[in-house]
This record gives sequence, structure tokens and C-alpha cells, in this order.
Amino acid sequence: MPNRHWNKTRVTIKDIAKAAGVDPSTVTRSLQGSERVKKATREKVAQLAADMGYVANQAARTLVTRRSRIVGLAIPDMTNPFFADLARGIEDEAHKHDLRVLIRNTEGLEAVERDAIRFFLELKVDGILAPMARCPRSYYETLQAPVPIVHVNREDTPHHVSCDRKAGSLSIMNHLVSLGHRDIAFIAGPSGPASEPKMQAYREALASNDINYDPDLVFSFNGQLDDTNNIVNQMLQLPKVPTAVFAWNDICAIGMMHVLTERGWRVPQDISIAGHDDLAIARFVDPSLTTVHWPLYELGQQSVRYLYRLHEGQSAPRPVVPKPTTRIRQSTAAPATGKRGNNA
Amino acid sequence: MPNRHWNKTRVTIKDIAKAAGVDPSTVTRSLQGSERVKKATREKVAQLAADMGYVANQAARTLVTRRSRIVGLAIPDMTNPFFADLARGIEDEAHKHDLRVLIRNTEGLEAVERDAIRFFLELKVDGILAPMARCPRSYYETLQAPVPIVHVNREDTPHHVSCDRKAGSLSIMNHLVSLGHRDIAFIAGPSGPASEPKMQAYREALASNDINYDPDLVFSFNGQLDDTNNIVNQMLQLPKVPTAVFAWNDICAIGMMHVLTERGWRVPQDISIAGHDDLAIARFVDPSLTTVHWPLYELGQQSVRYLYRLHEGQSAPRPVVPKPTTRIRQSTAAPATGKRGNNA
DNA sequence: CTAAAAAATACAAACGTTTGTATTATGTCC
DNA sequence: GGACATAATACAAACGTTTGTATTTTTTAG
Repeated sequence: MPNRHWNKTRVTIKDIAKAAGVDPSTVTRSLQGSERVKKATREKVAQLAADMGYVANQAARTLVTRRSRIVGLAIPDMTNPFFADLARGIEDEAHKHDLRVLIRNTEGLEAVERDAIRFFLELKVDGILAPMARCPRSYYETLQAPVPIVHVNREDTPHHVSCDRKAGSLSIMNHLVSLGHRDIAFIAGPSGPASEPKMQAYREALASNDINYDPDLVFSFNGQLDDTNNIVNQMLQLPKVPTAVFAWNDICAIGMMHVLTERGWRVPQDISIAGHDDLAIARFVDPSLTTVHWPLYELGQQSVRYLYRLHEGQSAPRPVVPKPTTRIRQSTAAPATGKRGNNA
Repeated sequence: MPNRHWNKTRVTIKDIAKAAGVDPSTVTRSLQGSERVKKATREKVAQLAADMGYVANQAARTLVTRRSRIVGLAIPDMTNPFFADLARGIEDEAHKHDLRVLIRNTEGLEAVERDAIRFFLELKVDGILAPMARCPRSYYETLQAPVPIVHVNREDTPHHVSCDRKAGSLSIMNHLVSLGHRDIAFIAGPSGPASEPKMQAYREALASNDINYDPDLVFSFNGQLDDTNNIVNQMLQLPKVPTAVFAWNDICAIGMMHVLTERGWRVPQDISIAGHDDLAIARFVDPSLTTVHWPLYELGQQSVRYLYRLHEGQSAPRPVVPKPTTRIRQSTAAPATGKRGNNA
């Protein structure tokens, strides 16, 4: 017969104390492994706790200690593999500091993000990690949270861990130009503070190579794979189809490669495609994707380390994260000279 | 100057009470919107709370109410898009019951899964959702948790929500047989309780079509995209390369299609590939993937609903979830008659 | 104007830990 | 065997809410 009474009395530290014939405080200290309590007692308590199925009450613990050893992680879109390496870095590092990571999905919506932050604050987490947070800087500035909130991949907030957001984009743009491309499309991401540096890099690279900026060559990607269809449609209708594309991220780049191939365009012969992030799949697709390697794992690690320092009240120099680098693969080549695409 | 003192005194209900000149109990009731307190007082308190930047202490709340309005979600692999729809269903439904969802990654490891469960239990969540949990049934049976633990996509545990795990596999196998295939490979997933029904369906389908079961045609997939390379390698070394593959899931199927294409094998002309789950990408790849549509969103919804019922102590009939159905697309066709592959 | 009913608020205990301090038991040394 | 140090344990207050009950205030009605 399945258990139908969920509110059954739980085993508390007091119950163990009673069973062991000691004071609750001795039980706590035993469970903490304190040297202050005799080894025999410690073992007795441990045994009893196990036998009685004791489960600590984190709520009570948090209440009195005022710390939870939990860090909150607010993630826009769990399914985006971009967060895979990042989360791994975060969890690995958190584990080293005996911290637990709790994730909340924000769906990339400001309202949900705010709810998530508030939720974490109510939970009395020791700190909050917010990669690619969508809420404006002003929100975080006025928040005055009692625990550190560290942003990842964003540079305009009080506490953040990031790496040179323009360097990678610049060098991949220069790569395209050096191959001979002049009509280079840029696919911007969902708008927000994270979006600007790439755009800036795009324009700077054009300028420094004496190429005019043409707003018609800038498209916008909503983050969903399906959207690449629309983008390609728009792009192919241009009087002069660009010879290269610098896409917002690998997802976008791969999606576009797919659609273009379906439409009979060969990558890189007819059109070059470059991505951003260097997700695991980037090496795996055909042709393999030229992209910017983004040090996600390190960003994750460093952000936890930084958060921890702040929480400990230590002076916290902004962490150093390796520079992004370009990975030149097969999806980029010199522009075609003759007819391109399937309208030949 | 950035805030360096994180342990600064927090605003509590008592502070508000003092400021408003009322008792703390009145403040709580005001914040809860209780009719028992005068409207004017309620508004005054609300205003004060906002002005003073009050943030409730969930720990204290949980301690006294013995419920947290949080459900824990232990997920093996966040990056697997399989969980995208599932999580969406879960979060949508949870929201309806004013529950928050907290996610913890288990990396598909039993030890981490156990830690996650314990962690949730200590956090005094109202219930735990464990899709594709890896720990053996015995673990959950003996756990005697004080809150309901509901498994999703698994049928051997006390509380679970699932749908007919064999029906989809059977019908896709029959589809392959009806196309004329007799040498059908099966790619099994990471071992575990979730793995068996598909395998059973595979064998049953073979048996009912008078096809001998050949253990050489069964491979094992570790869940990582890269692994499809090894699988294809092994498969192509068989004296008689199968004409169709029923893959563990869409990820596996898509990976294999990719590798096969690289090796010069055409899908479906040279070999048919069928997947399982019907992820969003399944429609998008080329050729589009024949697969089993798995009602993930509904599973997510129902599991929360079921969990909630259990938690409320209500009688909880096992939820009904729509049957999985097959989606016949372009990756399956009748077997080739002549020479296949690139060794022609 | 008073008594009773209703509305609004105050009181106090409880939830399960942790931790500083006080107390008791044990051991050590001359 | 006493004086002391040390080890082991007990005591008690606190963390910030919630909630049942008691109390006060206001309203209503006769």
C-alpha cells in the first residue's frame, strides 16, 4: 500500500538526541564531525541518524546560520547547448567550495528573470549567477541585493565575469575580409546588452577595412532554429547576395548552412558561413564550422570563484578569463568568382 | 563604491511591524492579503514593505508551514533537448498550482542523483520529479521520503507517470518490416530501467514477424553524439550490414545519419534510419527523420498534476497520457536491392 | 446608551537548527 | 587527595515566519 500520508512526523535532531540520551547541541556537533564531542558519541549519533532516517532541515539551518551554501543559477534557455559547458564549469567549481547549484529557467523573459532573482533571494542563496541576463543594468543597480549577483557574458553590471567580447568577432571578421569578402552579412541576436559588442566588432572591422556599412546586410535572429529559414529567405532576395555571413552564434550558423544547402547553395564555395561560440557540434557538422571559440567552461569556473570571493567579503579582483580565439574550419573560403547558388 | 558587506542586516517582518506600528502577525496577514486585516492597514504595510525593500525569508516560512511550494526536478542531462518540452510542460503546469520548479543536474550518475534527491529532501520541497532516473527501483522503494517522488518515463517505481513505452517502438518496427526490412539493427541506450521496453519491443516485433534475433545487430549508445561514430564503424564491419536501424533516440539517429552520409551511404536509399522521441530537430534534418512521437509536454504536465494530488493527500489515479505515435518521414524506405554504400 | 456582534489587532508558541557559554565529568600532576 | 586543566556535554537564546487564540476596538441594534 503506497504511502498516503506525506505529512508524517519527520525525524528531527531532538529525536536523535532523545534516543541517544544526549542534548540536541551534541547531536548537531556530532553530525558536523566536531572534535568537541567524544568519538564514541559521534559514532553512536551517526548510527542513530542513519537508522532513524534523519534528514536535515535546510530551512532551519539557513534560518540560524544565515547562509545556505546554495548558489542560484538563472538561465535563459536550458536547451541551448551554449549553457552546457558553462554549467559544467559552474558546477565543477561550486563543488570545490561545497556549494550546490540550483537552476531556474527564465525563458529569456525579463519578467521571469526578475521572478527568478527574487525567488533566489527569498531562498537566501549565498549568491546568484546570471549568465546572459536580460534585465537592464538599472534593475541590477537598484536591486541592492544582500548577496552578490554575478553576471556572466555581460559587462555593464556591477559584478560580472566576461571575456573580451569583441576580440573574437573582430578576428573572425578579419579572417573573412582577408579571404577576399566584402559583402559580409551580420546576423544579430536577440536584442539586449549582450548583443552589442558583436555588432560593434562587425562595424569596426568593416570600417578598418574600408568597407561601407550596409544596414541591409544586417539581419536579426530570434534564437530559434526555425528562424534561420526566414533569415535565409530575406537574404537571398537581396539584389546582391552577400558572399559571407557572420552569424550570431553556432546554432544560427548551422541552421543557415542547412537551409542554404537545401536551397542548392554550397558552403563554402558559394557562400562562407562563420559562427560564434564553438559548441561541440561545430566540429561535427558538414562542412565543419569556422567559429569563435568562447571559453565557456572557464567562464563558468571563474564566475563561481568570483562569486565566492565576494560572498566571503574578500577583495575580489575581476577574474581573468582567456581570450576567445578563432577556429578556422571548412565553412569559410574565398568568395566565388562566377555564378553562385542554384539559380545557375 | 560596490557593496562589500553582504551580511548587512536584512529587513524583516518585525521591522515593518515597528515602522507601521502594528504587530508582526498583522504584517504577515497583510502580506498574505488576508481579509482579516483592514484594507488601510494592508495598503500601508504593502507600501512600507516595498519602500524598505523587504524580501521574505523562505527558510523561516518553510520551517513553520512545513511546505515550500517548490518542486525539485532532477534531470540527467540538461543539454539533451529531450528535456526541453518535458520541462516546459512541467513548468507550465507547476505555475498553475503556484509552485516553483528548481532544477538540479544529475549528469546521469547514480551518485549525483542520490545527492540531488537528498538535497531536495533537505530543502523540504513539496515533491520531487525524476524523469529518467537512473537509481534502481530498490533505492526509491526503501527511501520512504516524506514527500512524493514521481518518476517520469519509467514504470517500475511506486509513483510514476509514463506512457506506453512499447507501443511506439513496436509500430515503428512494424513500419520497417512492412517496408521489407529483415536485417534491422537496434541501438540500445545507456543501460538502466528506462532502456528495457524498447529492447523488448524490438525483440517482440522481430518475433511476431518471424525474424531471428541476432545479437550482433544490437549496439549500445552512450548518449553522446560522438559515440555514433563508433557505432557506425562497428556496424559497417558486419559481414551483412543491416538495411535499417532503429536507434535509441533522435540524437543517436541523427548522429548516425550524419556519419553514414560522410561515409558515402545514402539515407534512406542505402539504409533506413528511424529514431525515437520526435525532437524539434527531427523535422528539420535532411532527410527528415522517421521517428516515434513522444508526448513530452503532456508527460510534464501530468507528472506535476499527479505530484500535486499526492502531496495534497488526495487519491491519485495514475494519470492518462496520450499514446506515442509514429511519424513516418523521409529517412525510411524500402531496402535497396543492389549494391549499397560507397564501397560500390 | 448599553449590550452584543463583528472587525481589527495583539499575544505567544512553535517550527528545527546552531552556537556561545555554563556546567559537569574525566584525567593529570605534585 | 586536592588543585587544576581539559574533555565532554548541557543549557538557552536566537534565526524570521505563521497561526490559533485572546484581547481590544468598532459597529450595530434595540
